[in-house]
Amino acid sequence: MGKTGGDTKKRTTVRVGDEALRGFVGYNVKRAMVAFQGDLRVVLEPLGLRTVTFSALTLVDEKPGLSQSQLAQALAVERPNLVAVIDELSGRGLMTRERVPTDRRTYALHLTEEGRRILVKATADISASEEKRLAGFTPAERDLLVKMLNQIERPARGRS
Amino acid sequence: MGKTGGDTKKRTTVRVGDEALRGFVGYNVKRAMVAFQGDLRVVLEPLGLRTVTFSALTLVDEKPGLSQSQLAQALAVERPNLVAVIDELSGRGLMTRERVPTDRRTYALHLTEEGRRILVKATADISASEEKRLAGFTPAERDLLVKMLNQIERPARGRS
DNA sequence: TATTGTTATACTCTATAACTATA
DNA sequence: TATAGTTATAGAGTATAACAATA
Repeated sequence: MGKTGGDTKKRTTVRVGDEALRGFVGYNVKRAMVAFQGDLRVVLEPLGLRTVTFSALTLVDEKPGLSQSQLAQALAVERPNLVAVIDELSGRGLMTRERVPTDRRTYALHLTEEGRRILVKATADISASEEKRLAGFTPAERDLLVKMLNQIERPARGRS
Repeated sequence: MGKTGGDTKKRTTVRVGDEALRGFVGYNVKRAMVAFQGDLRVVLEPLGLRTVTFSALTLVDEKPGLSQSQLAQALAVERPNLVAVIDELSGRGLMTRERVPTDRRTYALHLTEEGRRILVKATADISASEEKRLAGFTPAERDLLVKMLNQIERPARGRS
């Protein structure tokens, strides 16, 4: 019983680190992503939003009237997986599905007032969260980071 | 069909982009991560490896004899989820589980010769893949990128 | 009583085939 | 025939509870 007290823990287990993987740039990218992902979850959960529902709200707000197929493509998710997302958002009254008269197969997506309100709140909260996460960065460093990340997505076309 | 004005192509479906999300640094981090993830999948699949099995091989090679609990913690996965990983690797003869005499609850993990061989191959292939992905970066830029990513993980402690 | 490895389970995310209604 | 939205389903990845063996 004498193991309690101010001492942290019994810690017989030696802590093993991930240094062996840090040499891969992609691993460091992933770990940074996990950090942002955690922040995002914390911020969105009180609003009843997930990453994908927030992203959907953002894109529909940016391009009102777009179709589910267009939204799915922009979000890089398969169309079937978007159905539940739209169901959820329209079910909560944050988004509307309106039939398009010229092509009755498609639905035009729009935000409701409530949807726009919650999007504004979520956007502000996420920005504040990123601000904290990137507190050690100057604006120039932040821009450089984003530029590098974007360059990673479309690598320099090697000739030959 | 010619109901749309100004659009020369048949393209009734207007492509929608993700510009509205590019303002978030975390989004750009995620997209870069997805790019690396795709590269990794392409490289590891021919070797019959997944990200987690490759990572396990790497860490066991770095710290031979470590336990499953230690490995799970280093990989940031829950212990139950590691069982199938070790089963897979030991089943393929890439890793061994040896009982530890001093604590018969734990298994000491070691790579087999074949495990070490496939790890060397995988490591080389991943490095080559990253080399292509980062072809536009100077070594200094690469270092700066990693430094920034690491700084993101442990943000500057704001004095409240 | 606590810990290691394990089983069972569940929930999310993602991917594919096939159906319907419209075109 | 082709497309938009949908349904059903299956595979990963990830999380927790509980159990047997051992400490």
